[in-house]
Amino acid sequence: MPSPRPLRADARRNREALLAAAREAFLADDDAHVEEIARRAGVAVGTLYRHFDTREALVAEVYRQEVADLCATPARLLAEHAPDEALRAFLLLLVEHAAVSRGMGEALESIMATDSPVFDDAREEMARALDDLLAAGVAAGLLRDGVTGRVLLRGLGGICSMRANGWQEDAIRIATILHDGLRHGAASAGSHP
Amino acid sequence: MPSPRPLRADARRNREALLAAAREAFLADDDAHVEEIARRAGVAVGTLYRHFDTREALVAEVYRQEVADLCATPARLLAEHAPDEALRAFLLLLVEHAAVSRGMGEALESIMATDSPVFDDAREEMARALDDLLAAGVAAGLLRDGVTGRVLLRGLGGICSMRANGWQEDAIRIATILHDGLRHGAASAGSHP
DNA sequence: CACATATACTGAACCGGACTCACCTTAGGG
DNA sequence: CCCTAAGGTGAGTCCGGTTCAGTATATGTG
Repeated sequence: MPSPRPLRADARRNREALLAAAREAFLADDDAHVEEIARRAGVAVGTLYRHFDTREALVAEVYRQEVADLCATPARLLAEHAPDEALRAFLLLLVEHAAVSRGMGEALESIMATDSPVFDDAREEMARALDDLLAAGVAAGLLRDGVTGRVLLRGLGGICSMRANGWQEDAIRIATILHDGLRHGAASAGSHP
Repeated sequence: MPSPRPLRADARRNREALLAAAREAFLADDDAHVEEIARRAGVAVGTLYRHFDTREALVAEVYRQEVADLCATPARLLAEHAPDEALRAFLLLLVEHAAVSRGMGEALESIMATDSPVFDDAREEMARALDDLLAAGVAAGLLRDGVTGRVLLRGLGGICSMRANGWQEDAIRIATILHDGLRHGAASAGSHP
């Protein structure tokens, strides 16, 4: 039941306008108030709320595609690199994406460090992608065992939520440390917790 | 000029009451609204704001002592353990403290992952403490070089800001990974970035 | 084409929570 | 005692997200 009724023409138009306005507002990280987004879309707040249950839902929707792409990346990286290199690349990719816009950072943080049900799907998909990455690394004896995608997801949450002054540089450094930590104690070296 | 004028008796009493009420409210993590704290202290909001510029300042003050103790810990740990063990212990200690109360988590996060000027002192003190810890580890060839206290501070911010469901267990795991990451690539093993 | 009505839009109002300020109270020195 | 500056009060403001009664219109139908 994906289409109980196919959306009236004006409704579809407004929905698009809202998503576009939101995307734009989230990129230019002028504070993106709900009112402001509605105004930019040439629409009243009420309309925004007809289409999206909550501000958070709007964020989720705006970044849905991008997040989906992100979730598909590990598989692609695994096809081309050793699992540990794939992991490193993925971590840096996340930092980069978080840097692109405040909105994307918000989205990633909500996926990673909260329980907000709006992001349940994204969270699960992301955890699965990470699990694959980790499993491949473990199988190859390159990464330690016993770390779930969920744990790693939450570890990354910290990185994505950073907004302080020189955060990006620091985030990269931290991603590196996490990466090294996961390699440390790989099967070839022994030492399970 | 620490005491331009020594605070009137009732003022001092109220200040104490506010700190006590705040401490209590932050521990029982019932949402600790400013109004609620004032009420518990038997005082009006205005009075709260006479003593503390902002809610954040109140948080900072409540945890000032605790944070100071925390900042003193690395030195103590270094006196008793090898630097890498000291680091591990400190990371776990932080998780533990963040777990004690939402307020302490808030405080730690503000110290670590924001630029809020209210926490400038704490931040600097904490960074210095971490620098000592790191320097000792580097000198002993147990920890990698090139990581500043500030970077580590921010990495920990992620841990402290986690509030999702099974966060504590995950936080411990992540702390472990960070710890291993810092050991990996120590001087004895080479590999500077 | 008229019109019925489900669907959609509007925006003023509401709500929660941090913060302010014009006015009142009182501690405590002289 | 009493004067007055330090201190306290709490209704009110501000800010953002969210709601809902009232109004407009797209579209299927006769």
